Amino acid sequence: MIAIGEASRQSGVGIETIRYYEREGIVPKPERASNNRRLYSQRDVGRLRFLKKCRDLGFPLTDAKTLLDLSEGSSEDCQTVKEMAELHVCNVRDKIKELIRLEAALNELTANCDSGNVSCPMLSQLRTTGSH
Amino acid sequence: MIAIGEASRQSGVGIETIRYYEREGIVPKPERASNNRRLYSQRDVGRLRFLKKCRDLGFPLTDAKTLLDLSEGSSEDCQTVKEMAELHVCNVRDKIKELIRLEAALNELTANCDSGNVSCPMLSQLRTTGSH
DNA sequence: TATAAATCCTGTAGCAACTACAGGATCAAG
DNA sequence: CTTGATCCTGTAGTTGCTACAGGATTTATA
Repeated sequence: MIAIGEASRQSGVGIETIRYYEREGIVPKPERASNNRRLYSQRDVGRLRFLKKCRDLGFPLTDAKTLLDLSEGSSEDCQTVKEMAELHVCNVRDKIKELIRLEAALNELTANCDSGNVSCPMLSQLRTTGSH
Repeated sequence: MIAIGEASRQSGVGIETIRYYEREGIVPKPERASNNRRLYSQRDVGRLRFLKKCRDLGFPLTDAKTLLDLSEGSSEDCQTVKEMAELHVCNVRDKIKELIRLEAALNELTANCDSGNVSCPMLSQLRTTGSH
């Protein structure tokens, strides 16, 4: 059994974040030593690592918890997992599209922007009354 | 001079958001009618529209304010505008890259995920001890 | 004219997912 | 025995809104 600092190091999840996950019921409350300090098992660390990977993949925390629960449950509902992941992939794809659109719009706006202009073409454009 | 609801309609910025911008000092405090209700001029509406466009382009609110101030200032610092926009474009591009990476990782994870599996390959992968 | 519905006001709290203290207790090393 | 590291609880801040609660006016309808 290890202290929270070591669990943080081994999992890559920050100390404050670990306590936050505990408060939010994302992970079970850990054991406590006689001095009231939290004690984590390797299984606890595994949970934190699992959550970290989910978050790194961009899953919302609630999804991460669901995946963790599925992972620990008796029957792994592969179908549910796949559905969640695919919905998430759709969101990611939408975000990508939106950002590409944004990038193009920004490039267009700054295209004629050069030092030496009396008035800035980008600001002019932003001031125009036309909506998107 | 128009009321806040009409200013919201004309600018596309929500009523609560307008009041929020006022609290945060993003836009100047508007005039008040004798009954204490806010009164907006067309110039005020113009400011709100400007802010809306900046936000739609993904600029952080502080950047939006800076751009608005530049737009209203005596000398339009085209160079500053361009630098802000280019920094923002860089951030957008980074986000796009990151999301594309994410999408690939998610697709890989779910590739072998099919109903009928005893254990879910994606969950197995998420449980492995290897770090990124 | 009475009343209902719309609009406005202030002030506060909630969202996501942390992060950063403050203020104190305890522990390990030299 | 003191210094510094680590831990504890509890609260507030971050970003950019959004959603009330509880009340005052205003406008439209019967």
